[in-house]
This record gives sequence, structure tokens and C-alpha cells, in this order.
Amino acid sequence: MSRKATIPGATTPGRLPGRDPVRTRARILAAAEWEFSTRGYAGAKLEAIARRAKVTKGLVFHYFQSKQALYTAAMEQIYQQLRQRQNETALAGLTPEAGIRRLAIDTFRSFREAPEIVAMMNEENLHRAHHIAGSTIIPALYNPLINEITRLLAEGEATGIFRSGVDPVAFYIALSGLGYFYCSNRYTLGTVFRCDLFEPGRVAVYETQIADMAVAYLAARP
Amino acid sequence: MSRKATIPGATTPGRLPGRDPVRTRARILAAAEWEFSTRGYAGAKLEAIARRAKVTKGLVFHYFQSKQALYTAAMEQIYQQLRQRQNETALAGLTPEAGIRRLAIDTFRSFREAPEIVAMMNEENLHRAHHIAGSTIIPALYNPLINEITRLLAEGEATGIFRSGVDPVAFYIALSGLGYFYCSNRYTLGTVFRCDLFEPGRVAVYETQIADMAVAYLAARP
Amino acid sequence: MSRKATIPGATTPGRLPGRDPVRTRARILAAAEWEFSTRGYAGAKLEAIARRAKVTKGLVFHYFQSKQALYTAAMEQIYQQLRQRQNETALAGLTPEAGIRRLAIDTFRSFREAPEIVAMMNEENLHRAHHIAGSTIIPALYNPLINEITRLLAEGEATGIFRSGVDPVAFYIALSGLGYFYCSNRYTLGTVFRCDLFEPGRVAVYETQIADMAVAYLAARP
Amino acid sequence: MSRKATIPGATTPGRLPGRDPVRTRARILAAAEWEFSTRGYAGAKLEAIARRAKVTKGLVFHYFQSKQALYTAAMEQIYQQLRQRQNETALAGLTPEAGIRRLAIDTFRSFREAPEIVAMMNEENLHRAHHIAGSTIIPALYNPLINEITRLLAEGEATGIFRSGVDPVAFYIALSGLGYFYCSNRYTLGTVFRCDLFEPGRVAVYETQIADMAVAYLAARP
DNA sequence: GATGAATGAGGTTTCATTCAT
DNA sequence: TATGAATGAAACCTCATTCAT
Repeated sequence: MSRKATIPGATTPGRLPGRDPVRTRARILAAAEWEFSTRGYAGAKLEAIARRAKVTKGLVFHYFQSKQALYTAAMEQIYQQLRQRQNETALAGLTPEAGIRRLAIDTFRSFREAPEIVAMMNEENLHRAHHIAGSTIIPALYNPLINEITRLLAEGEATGIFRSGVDPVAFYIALSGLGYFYCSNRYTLGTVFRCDLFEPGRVAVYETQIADMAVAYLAARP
Repeated sequence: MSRKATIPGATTPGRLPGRDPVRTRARILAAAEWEFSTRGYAGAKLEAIARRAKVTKGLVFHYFQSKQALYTAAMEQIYQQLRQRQNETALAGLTPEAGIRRLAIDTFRSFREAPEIVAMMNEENLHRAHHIAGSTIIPALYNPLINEITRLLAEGEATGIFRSGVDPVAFYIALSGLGYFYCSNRYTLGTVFRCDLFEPGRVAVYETQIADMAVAYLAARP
Repeated sequence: MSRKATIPGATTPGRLPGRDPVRTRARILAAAEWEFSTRGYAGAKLEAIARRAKVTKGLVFHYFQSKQALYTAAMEQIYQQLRQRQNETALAGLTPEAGIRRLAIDTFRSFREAPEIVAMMNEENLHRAHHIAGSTIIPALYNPLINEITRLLAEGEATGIFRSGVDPVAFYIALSGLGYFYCSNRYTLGTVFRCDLFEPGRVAVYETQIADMAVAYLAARP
Repeated sequence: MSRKATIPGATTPGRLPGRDPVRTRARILAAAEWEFSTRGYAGAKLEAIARRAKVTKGLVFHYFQSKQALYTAAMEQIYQQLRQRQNETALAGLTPEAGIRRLAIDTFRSFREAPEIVAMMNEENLHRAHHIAGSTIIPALYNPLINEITRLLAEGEATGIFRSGVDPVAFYIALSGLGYFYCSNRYTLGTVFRCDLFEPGRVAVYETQIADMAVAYLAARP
């Protein structure tokens, strides 16, 4: 009898080195994300990625053809996670002011919660966006967010509470920058100011400050 | 005695161009700054640094004992350049509002003009500020700037034009973030928005926006 | 019973193109001949052979048990092709002189038309005939040719037009060498002499020359 | 006293892992020649070359930048050795007939004594003379020999003992082929004919035969 | 018969570092 | 001070082969 006694329908859970290509690929990708985002492209070693994914180095090449290709795959996945995270933000039904506050706070939070995204973006900029340039997916990911901002600005301007002439892209950059820098430079700032920037109290103070900055800037002057 | 009688102070013509220890060291350090800031710690190769400095690899080890030590030296030099650049900002004699505007604009400019500083800070944060932690010089470099901000905030509050209760450190971070992100993410943003962020017109728009944000936030509400 | 009722002899349409064991095996063997003869044993990759045969690597192992075994199979097939090609030569009814001329010319032609045989023989000699040594087929393939030569030499000697005392094996080697070298060293000679050795005019000149050499050597001196 | 007691003028012989760049390079090159010519390009392993040269793999790359470059260097050296060997042949003062006989015999001998040259030429032809094509040295090496042949043919024709209209290049190829094939196919022929082709008696027979063939062909017919 | 995931050994190459001169 | 030969570990990658399905 060559057929083993298996529970029909069950996919034999718990088998790690088993033959489940989908999971294996996912494991490798997750390991790559971790290594690339914590050590950078050059600093990440395929050996470490393989060990973390519990596969052999050869198998990494079986799925992804080179270190570069693996890096690109990891980067695209990370970007998608960022946008997914940001798209969860529900701005519908909020007043323009509340929407902008929420946006400032949520953007800040998304960077805080996904340090690998921040690290990966820095890495990308070090290489002058070489990889993103080739990707068609990534620019598309930004559209919903910019559209949302444009809508909020227009709405606020129409109801007379926001100033006019605000550049949505420039405003998006400023809003992101307020949250991004706090997270991306967490360790150098923490060292210089001898404190932990991610301590909840400090985060709350900063959160309020950047939301205030955003709306104060937009507020129509009498 | 193989040492020839040389006239001190004269640059003894005919010698190899590199026989000037001070300049040689400086050349190596400059090459290291360039390589480390454009490729990161792991991506920078001593071979490339040596070639760029027009010396042999061995000589790099002669002056700096290891890659790590060379990196630290390069980093400290870069930080000093940043602070030097920021200290050139003359805020004396300006009204608090003008001072803050100037600070926002100058900080932005300093990041724009010194991309190697931005890259190096990112690298440092990737490594959780490992190198800065050991350095006593670097935290000290930040003091003048924070003092200046504290002074401006206090002055503005005293004259009733600024709101009270602003955290100087949080405000410094926000101010820096507005300029930093625009520069550090120059390439990814440029790719996504299909434009050159460093085009003068775009820079001018952003400059005004961040200065407006800073003062709008600080402005005392009636 | 998973085996469907199929009409034997019919090529069961709609099946995967490769579901014909005989043809699949032949395709793999042909691919192996090409790869081994153009890249050598070590230079040939099973991956490339599989791709060329449009099968998976696993299937290559299914039919042939190892790279070595596949190589041997390819080599034997190639040798058989050579002898088949040479046996097509019809020497019956020719005078000894005409027979020798025809032999020289046909041997030359067979090497010209089957470069993979030449390459494979070189590869074999690189490995000191390791594979041929084990094969019983290959020596047998040479017998008809040597017999033919022996017959022609004897006949010519008997009729007094050929010299006596010619070693048939040595003569066979010389005859082959004249044609073989021209083909085996086609590229290096072509480079050195800046011409295409396989250009028809040049081939014709050489053909005449080697036939002349053979018969001039054999001709009985007065 | 840091100066060791050394015999002045002596280059401290017998030091193997010592710092003698010229010898080290030569050792690597010699090892490469051996490995490439006995195993082919793909079959040769840098590890084996390094071990044979008693250096580390890294050092092989220090001197030659890649496997390809090392191969090219080895090939050029081997070609030079061949021509050097052939140029040693002193044809001056010989009659045209004696000159041609000597040429046939010496060419045969040079291939017999330098099997690595034969192997390397085969390898080159496998790769369609890719490497030789780039080299300017190699074609030049052939000139003296062709000149010599042209001279002998002209002289023989002038004195009426050689036929006219012989193509020197085609004749050179035939002459070389007679010797080359015997050596290049030593092992396959030896297997097929169950004998050692390099056994002195057999070599002598063949030597006479090919010299006879050459002059019989050239001989003017009454 | 056929697939393709998985392995493990070994291939070429890189690189920080040491050391004799 | 300066050179560059030499090292050894480890990097990325390839490839013949096995195995579950």
C-alpha cells in the first residue's frame, strides 16, 4: 500500500521542509524582506536569507534568479504593504480638517509600524530609485493617496475653511516628511537627544504637533 | 642616514605627488566619504576608496586601522560639515517669525546641498546609530541649533506672537523632517511623480510651503 | 484503472506533445549530441540539454541515468552516424587509384558535413578515449573501412601500379588526417589565414591536393 | 639589526611561498596551461590550478583577473611555445626536397612532444577561435613557417624538381594535418586499432610515410 | 511517463586584512 | 611613508542529482 494514511482535505500542517511551493516562496520572500530592510542590499547575505527561510541557498535561486531579482521582489511586496496600510485609512465622511488630521496621524503611524518600509525606501534612494524606475506597479500605488488629498483640499477650499493655491504634491511630501523623518532617523535623533523617540508619550506629543501644523497651514487667514 | 637635507616648508619638488601625509590622509578621507555615502557601509569597497584616493589599499590601512575606523572617521567629518553649514545661518537680529522662516529654509537648503550627509544619516539609522553612540562629538554638535530654537520660541512666546507649550525638540524634528524627506527621498518621489524635485521652481514652492507651515503652527491663536 | 482504452498504433491526438517515449528519448539524445559536441562534456549543461529537448531535467534522468551515461549514448550514436556516412561510399567497381581518390575525397567530405563528429572525437581524445574504451561497438565500426583500404592497396600492388609495403593502418591515419585537420582546425586556421576554409573554391583546391597526395605516394616508382 | 644574513646576489632560492612575483605568476601560468590543456576550459577548475601552483585561489585572481583572462594568457603562451619549437627547425642549406621532408618530420615531432598545444588548439576550435580572434600575436606567429614553405616550393619549382601551381597555404594545412591527426587522435585511434601509436617503431613508419607523401606529391611528373 | 521542488557540493569571484620589502 | 604580494573567509551562483507527487 503506497498510499499513506492522510486525513483527506487536510494539507498536512506543520511540515516545514515539505513540498509546498507557495509557502516556501513566501518564506523566502519574508526572510528577504527582513534581511534587506535591516541590512541594506549589500549588507544582506543570501546565506542569512536562506537560513532564516529554512531552505538551502540553491533553492533561493530556484525561485528568484538572482540577488537583484529577489531584492526587487521584496521591495515591491513591501511597497504594496505600505499602500495597503495607507488605504485602510477611512477618510470618507470626515470634514476636510478632520480628514487632514487623520491623514497626518495615520501616515505617521504607518511609518512607525513598518520600519522595513522606511529602510527600504532609504535603500532605494541610495541607489537613485534604480529598481522602482523599472516597476510599473509602484507609481500606481501612490495615486489613491494623492487623489484623497486633492479631494480634501478642494473640499476645504470650497467651504472656505482652507486657503487656496496649495500644491497637492508638495503638501503630500510635507505631510509624509513630518512622519517619515521621525521614524527614519529614530536612532540618530534618539542618541543625540538621549531619549527613546518611540516612547508613547513622546509619540502622542509629536502626533498632535504635526496634525496641528498641517491644519494651521491650510487654515484660511481672515 | 638616508634622509636628505630638505628645506623645511618647501614642498621638495620631484617627490611623488603623494608624499604629503596630511594631504594623503585627507584624500583618503574624502574618497571614503564619497564611497560610504553613495554606496553605504557594506556597499563601499576599500579597493574603490583606495583607487579614488589614488593610493594603495595598504596605505588606507596604514592611516586608518580598519574599514570600521575609516567609516567612523568619515562619518564624524560629515557630521561636522553639517553643523558647520547650519551654524553659518545668522539668526541674530531677526524677529522670531523671520528667524523660524530662515531656519526652515536654511535647514532645507543644507540637506539639499549636502546629499552625502543625508545618505550617511540613513546609513547610521540602518545600523541603529551604532557609530554615533560611541561618539561624544556628535551630540554636542546639535546643541547650538536646539538652543537657537529654544531662544526663538521663548522670544516669540514672550512677545505674544507664538503659541505657548511648544516642545523645542519635537519642533526641531518636524522642521528638519520637512526638509529632510524632500531630499532623502528625492529619487523615489521623483520617479513616482515623474518630475525632478530639485528643479528650482519646485524647490521654491516647497520652501515657501514649509516656512508657512512652521510659522502658521507657531502663530498664537486669538 | 486509470489507463484509458486507446487504439494501439493511433497517436492519440490531444495528448501532450511529449507523450511519445520513443520520440522523447530521441529528442533528448539529439539535444545531447548538439550540446556535447558544441560545448564539450564539462561545458554541456543538463539544463540546456533539457531545454533544447523541451523536457524537464528530471526526464533526462528518467531516460538516461546520469550525465555520463547520456554522454556515452550520444557519442555512440555519433560514431555510428560517421561510419554509416562512410559506408555509403561505393568503392566497388572502381580502379584502385580511383578508389583511393574517392576515399580521400569522401573522408574529407564526411568530416566537413558532420562537425559534431569531429568535435566529439576531440573531446574523446581529451579524456584519453575513456568512453570508447568501454564500448565494443566502436572498434567494430572501423573494420569495413580498413578492410576496404587493405583490399585497394593489395589490388593496386598486384596490378603493379602501387608500391608495396604500405602499412594500411598508417595509410588510413594519413588519409583521415588530411581531411580531419582541415575541418577540426577550421576556425583557428581561418583566423590565422584570414579566410573561410569552407568556401567552395578553397575546398575544391584542397580536395584535389589530398587526392593527389594519396595517389602520388602510392604510385609505383620505375 | 633587522637585516638578515643573506648571500648578496643570491635570490634566496628554494623559497616556494615567498614573495617573488615573477616566479609566482609563472607558476600560476604553468599550472593553468596544464589544467586547461588536459581538461579543457570548462573542465579546468581554478581550485586545481591554484593547488597545482601552490597558491591561493585569491592570488590567481590577483594576477589574472578572471578565468577567461587566465585561459587567454595560457593559450598565448602555448602558441608561442609551438612556434618557437617550429622555428628551431633549421631548413637553411637543405635542398628543397630535404627541406620538405624535414618540415614534415619536425612538424609531426612538435605535435608529438607538445600534446598540450594540440589539446589547446582543439579547445580553441570548439569555441570557434573566439580567443585567438582577439589576439594579434598569434597570426604573426604563423608567418615565418608559411614563408619558409613558400620559399622551398619556389626553389623546387625553379630547379624543376617540384610541380608548379601548389598553393602554399593548402600545402601547409596538409602537412600539418598529417602530423596533427596522428597526435590529436592518439587515444581513439589507439583504442580502435588496439595499439600504442606513440611506440617508437610505429612513429618511425609513419614519419617516413608522411615525408614520402609530401615529396611524392610535389615531385614533377615527366 | 512526467513534473518541478529540493538538495548539497562545489564553482568563480570578492574583499578585508596582513606582511615583507 | 608607501607598495603590492599574499591570505583566507565568505560572497554569489551553478549544477548534477534525488525525490515526492
